[in-house]
Amino acid sequence: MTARRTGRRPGRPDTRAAILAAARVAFAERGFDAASIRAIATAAGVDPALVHHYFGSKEELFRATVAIPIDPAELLPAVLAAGPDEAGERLVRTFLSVWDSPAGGAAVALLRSAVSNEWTARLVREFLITQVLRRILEHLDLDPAELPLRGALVGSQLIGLAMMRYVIRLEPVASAAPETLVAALAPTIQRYLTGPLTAAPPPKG
Amino acid sequence: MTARRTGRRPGRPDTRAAILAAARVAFAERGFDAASIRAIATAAGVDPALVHHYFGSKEELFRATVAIPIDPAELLPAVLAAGPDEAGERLVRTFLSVWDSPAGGAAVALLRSAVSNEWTARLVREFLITQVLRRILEHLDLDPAELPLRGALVGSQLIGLAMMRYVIRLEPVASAAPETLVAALAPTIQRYLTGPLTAAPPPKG
DNA sequence: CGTTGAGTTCAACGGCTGATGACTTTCGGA
DNA sequence: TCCGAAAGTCATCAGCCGTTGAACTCAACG
Repeated sequence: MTARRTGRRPGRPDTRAAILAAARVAFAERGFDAASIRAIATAAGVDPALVHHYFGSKEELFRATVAIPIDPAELLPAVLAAGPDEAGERLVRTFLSVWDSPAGGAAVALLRSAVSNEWTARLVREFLITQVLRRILEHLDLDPAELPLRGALVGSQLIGLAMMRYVIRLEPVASAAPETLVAALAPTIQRYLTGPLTAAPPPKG
Repeated sequence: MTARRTGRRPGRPDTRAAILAAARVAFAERGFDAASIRAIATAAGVDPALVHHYFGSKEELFRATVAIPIDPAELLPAVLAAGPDEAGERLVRTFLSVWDSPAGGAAVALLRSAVSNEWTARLVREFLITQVLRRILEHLDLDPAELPLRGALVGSQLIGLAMMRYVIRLEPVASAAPETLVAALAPTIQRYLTGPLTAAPPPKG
């Protein structure tokens, strides 16, 4: 162990995966700019140059870290299939289950990085527009003129939830049970999707 | 202009204000970590060492930049005074008017920095808890057991709005008229403040 | 006049960053 | 068995960072 040997190590071909895992943690905890290749390499038990050997640059490493795990093309149809009336609740539930899962680390990394890094913000923007909002348009039968606003409103509430729960970590949202949040947020999302946007909620009498 | 002279300049004692203005812009655009003292000094037309001369350290400069302009103790009473039924609409309207004003730059700086910097996040958390949520508790007559959750929900929607409008800048929220957003968000905030949290919105039939 | 002190500049420190290129070792296949 | 490529290491580059301390200039005061 203490005898360092230079050159190729005998067995392990899973180094690349180790680097990716360490990168996911680092980017999620510190964001793109603050996370350093050197720290990632140390966490993975690896020489910093090896990171470049596998991924070429920090930017490509970030893309590899973040691009893999979440595919709205798989998730959204199930969310929207049951019709517009349950879409709000299903959307919140799915959102939380994704972000609470290990793959959610990538999402946190993306969100953290988008805040202090312009090209990452652009990446998030395009992801939202082309992968999420467009799909909602396809599946729900909404007025196309209203769709951008509705989509952005849904996004604002969900991003706000993510900020509270995973970034700022303000209690009790940070540790609340998913069901609590679903119950609280679902009506909001539902109204942004299908309800009226220009007046107070439907009059009681 | 081109003739540089060393030593004390004759007239201008407003250098400190120039540094503060440049710092506000830089921190708002890039966040605490990414903004550099050197860049701030350059933007202010000043030597970097002068920044330390006036402010001591980057952290103190940030505090000076951010601590001044927004005082919830002034704003919140007017928002909440008219009673709980209009609080949602007034809160959104006041929130937007503050963030759209020049002073909003400080808020954007704080939000941007809170994401990649732990002590800034703690600063935001304590600000929210002691300056905002506590005041809401004083003015509205809510169940104290529910207040933390209600406050965090309100905060999640408002922070999400701020992220969409000022950080990620996703249209149409980024450029929407304040009234459009007030109309869309006020019912949400109102429900988080005074409505039911554990069920769907009031049944129509 | 001389002194003082604030305003300002300059050069430098140590440290961290992403990236490069040369080098060595091992493995897999011919 | 030999060879080429993959895996891994090391030293180093250039650049930016926050911060420091010494030096200089100039207005004000006595």
